[in-house]
Amino acid sequence: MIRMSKLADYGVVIMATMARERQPLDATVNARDLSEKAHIPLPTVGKILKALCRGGLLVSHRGPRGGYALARLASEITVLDIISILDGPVGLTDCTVAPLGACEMEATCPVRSPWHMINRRVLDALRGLTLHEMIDSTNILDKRP
Amino acid sequence: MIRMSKLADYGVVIMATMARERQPLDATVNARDLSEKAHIPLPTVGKILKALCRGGLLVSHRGPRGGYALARLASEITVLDIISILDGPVGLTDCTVAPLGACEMEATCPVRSPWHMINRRVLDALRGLTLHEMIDSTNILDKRP
DNA sequence: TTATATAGAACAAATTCAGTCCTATTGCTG
DNA sequence: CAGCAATAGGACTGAATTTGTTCTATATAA
Ligand code: FES
Ligand code: FES
Repeated sequence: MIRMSKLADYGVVIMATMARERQPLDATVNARDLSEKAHIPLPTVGKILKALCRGGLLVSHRGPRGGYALARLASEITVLDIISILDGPVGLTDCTVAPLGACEMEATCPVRSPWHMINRRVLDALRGLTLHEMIDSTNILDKRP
Repeated sequence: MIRMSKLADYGVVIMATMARERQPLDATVNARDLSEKAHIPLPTVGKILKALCRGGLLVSHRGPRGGYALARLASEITVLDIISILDGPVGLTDCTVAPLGACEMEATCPVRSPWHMINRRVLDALRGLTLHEMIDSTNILDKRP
């Protein structure tokens, strides 16, 4: 089906929502509010936020008035960062992700090199979009060479 | 995990193998031979070949001395063709594939437009590689602007 | 000290995928 | 014409992955 997981999908929405809501800098947002704003069930939001926090994209603050905040500027966070944390290494085939030598056909494989090229393009596309660009509606996103 | 299915993965390998083996034009290759050459179990190869045939990428020939042959020139078959047939429409998120109006958040969704851009890049990468380029080893595939 | 919010792991249900098998149909060949 | 070889198509099973929930522990503000 060539989809990323729903967790990663939600993760991107959540991060975008956070970036957009962060009017006063260092303001923390709690899981409950995010759940409402993003229309995603609370337990799921919690799970995703924890993972993103562990991955270093968010910083957390416990206790009353606690919550989460972006760990870096929105312009320093890419879509690839988010997906990698929630879904593991990005790659269209197992062989492009597996360590060298893991596949026994490596020497004679007719598709290894082409896949690496395609994979790099996909990675570039994901790395090329930052959270900041994503929420900046004045930016014409649909321009292309 | 953001992988395509193994079926699609195998499908690309099989098509590449077919294109490479087709020394005498219109020679048909049967499933058994392909299974051996590509190191993929016979029943699975059969399943994939049937699907590719239904998808219009191969033509089949039944009976003794039967088999499969490419329906078009290798330069007219792209990786996207193969994957679309075996895995359905390519898209990283459900919303980029779903018909307009299927998602209730469409109007206010912060990530819809960015995803469409990324998706188009992925599609371009897959459409930009033909079977012919894939098996032409003299072609330096790793060149990039 | 108490209420609030996250940390982290464990868990059950649902979905998807991989791989196999079986029967029908087509066409060659003796 | 009979028999064999190969694909067509679908059904089926077991495994793996994913989803979404729940529970307990820990930190912190008031
Ligand atoms: S299938 Fe593993 S290297 Fe090509
Ligand atoms: S989540 Fe459906 S349009 Fe954005």
